[in-house]
Amino acid sequence: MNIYDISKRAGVSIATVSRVLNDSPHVSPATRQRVMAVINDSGYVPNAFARGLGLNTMKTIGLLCPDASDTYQSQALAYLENAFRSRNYDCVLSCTGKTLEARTTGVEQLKSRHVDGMVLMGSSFIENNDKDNDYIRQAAKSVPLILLNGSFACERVYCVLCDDQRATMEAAQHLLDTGCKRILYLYHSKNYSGRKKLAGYRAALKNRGVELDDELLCYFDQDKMSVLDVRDHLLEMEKKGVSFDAVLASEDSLAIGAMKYARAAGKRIPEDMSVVGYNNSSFCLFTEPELTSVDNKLKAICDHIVETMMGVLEGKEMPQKTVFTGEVVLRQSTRK
Amino acid sequence: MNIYDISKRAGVSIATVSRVLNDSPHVSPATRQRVMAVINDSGYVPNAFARGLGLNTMKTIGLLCPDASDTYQSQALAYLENAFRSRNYDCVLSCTGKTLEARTTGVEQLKSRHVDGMVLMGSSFIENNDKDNDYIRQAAKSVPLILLNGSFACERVYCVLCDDQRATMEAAQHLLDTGCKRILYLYHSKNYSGRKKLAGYRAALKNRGVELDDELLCYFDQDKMSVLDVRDHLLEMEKKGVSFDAVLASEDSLAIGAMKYARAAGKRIPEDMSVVGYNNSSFCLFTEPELTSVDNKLKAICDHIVETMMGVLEGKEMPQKTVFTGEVVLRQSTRK
DNA sequence: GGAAATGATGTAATCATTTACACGCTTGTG
DNA sequence: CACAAGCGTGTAAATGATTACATCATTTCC
Repeated sequence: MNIYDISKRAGVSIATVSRVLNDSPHVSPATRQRVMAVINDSGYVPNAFARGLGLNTMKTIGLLCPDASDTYQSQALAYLENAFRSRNYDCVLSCTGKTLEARTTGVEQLKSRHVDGMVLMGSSFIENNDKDNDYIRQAAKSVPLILLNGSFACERVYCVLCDDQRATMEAAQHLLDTGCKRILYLYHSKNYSGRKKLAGYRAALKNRGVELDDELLCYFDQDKMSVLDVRDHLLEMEKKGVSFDAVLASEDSLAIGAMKYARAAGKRIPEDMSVVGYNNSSFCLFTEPELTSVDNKLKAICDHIVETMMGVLEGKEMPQKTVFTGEVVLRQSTRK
Repeated sequence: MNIYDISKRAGVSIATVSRVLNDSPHVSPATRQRVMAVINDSGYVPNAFARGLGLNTMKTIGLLCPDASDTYQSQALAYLENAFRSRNYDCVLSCTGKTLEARTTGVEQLKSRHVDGMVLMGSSFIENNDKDNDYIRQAAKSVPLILLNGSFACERVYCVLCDDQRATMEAAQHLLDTGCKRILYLYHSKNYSGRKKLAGYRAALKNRGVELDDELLCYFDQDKMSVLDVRDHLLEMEKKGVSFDAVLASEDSLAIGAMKYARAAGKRIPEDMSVVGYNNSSFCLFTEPELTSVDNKLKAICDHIVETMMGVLEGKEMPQKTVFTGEVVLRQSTRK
């Protein structure tokens, strides 16, 4: 069942059927109705590949993320998918994992699929060694790219992000301003956004005249950052004699690990120790006490990404970089 | 840059280029090498739409889920996407929400995209009123469908699921066998899987000779089931004089709501009240005490879905329904 | 040495659309 | 009344691959 069958049944040419299908104004109402009737009762569905060939697009956006099961990324996926869908674009998912090689092939695959645009989630797509970013420059030549929470200057690459440095700084300052003296900083990423957050932590100390103690910087490897890993690591630190009265984490799950530690070590939150997370995930409400966390405006970022993509695809001039301001959401794990 | 350009540059016909691209054995090594060289230094990428038109497939699977931000569904998405990708299939995502209409159009859209197969996540895709399932029967005519945790008898519809009834029964029996007398049952779904779980709860009571008290069946509406909603609802029940010494939930987040309630009501877990969740989500470890939960073998289910899909696409005969057995993972929220 | 088999390559049909262009008919205008 | 404009429609040329079939050269076998 193809457009030719329909045209025969309706007694018109295939061009006319095509016009009806594409809502062209150059069809008389009577003809349109007749063709529509035939289409409806034949159950005909236009062939998407032929259409794609003719129009050179199948209205598809590629969504790349390291791990779709991660709370933050899956939230972003949901936002993006919905917004793109409402604009009649479908999304192809590519969960590439963390290795450079996998990301590169992920991007290549989507390119060979002729997607109209790509969204790269998380600054881990940008390598610290600039030479490794060639795959992005390469891809950007044939397709517009938007980075979620990443920063990269290149033609046809757009960036939408949260000012993680400022948000982290405010979180740390809030801890200092509520009487905390020694803030343990838990982080898990050394890429763009990870560096910005760390810089925010440092800036806060500087602003409040507190000296940085390197002992308080606590890095966790991607595959060694479960709540239990964190708990155990902090217990270890305590044993070693490192003292702290607050924890600031670059991600909520790390903060929850810190809360686990507090329970194990018999410390009360926030009386003996304050805790602040990052991302303001849904499970900030799961814990007891509820977790103070940084809302980094994911919804707004996603909405703006979709806007930007649509603009670019329509050939409009769009801002290369848009920055949103995060916000510390105060809950029970920090003092007043 | 198309196949014709390549053929000219390499001094061969387009058929030969196509053969090289498709790893056909009917090409001499010398020619293959020459063509590959041209392809590599021209940066040529075959046009996916033309290819799709010729082969009548773009190796794409449609993944439908109500909400990609849900922990369970995003976990499934990640498993499925990875397994399909490793078999050279891309996944198109469609988060349809909960209304029948949205699901119907979601399925239609993917059908019109000519996906090779579709995976429908969650039994909420199956309506209790059978007439509303016509959209599934319709879609199954043109594309193989696999239901994750759903059950539906229809040609070209395959089902892969966990025996939720049995798993729930075992969870409830464990509660009864460890001294609990009155188990509050929290649930949020009345579709297939929801009914099975409830039946499991009932069966457990029957097996242990405990009479069912309807007061202990506690339903939560989809948009009124946050941890705080649950906590408040249980506080309310306590005020009304409903007594219980255990909570069995049809989903982990409901169980966490019950733990919130325990904290608010000053009850100790598991001494005063046991709690069991369902899905064995990653955040079962986040809570204090850690949450006993039912592992419903999502990974195995997803792997089997992908196997089944591949078999079907290769024209093999595949089992219509495969059932896995869940397992109660004992942690600290239940007694020994 | 000639028939047959094999192997590499090219020719051209096919896939199902979109769309530029052409054509004829009606209507409006000077 | 002639001519232009516009509208509805059809014809046919793209779009860029795959692949059945034909062709030609080479080897194999009797």
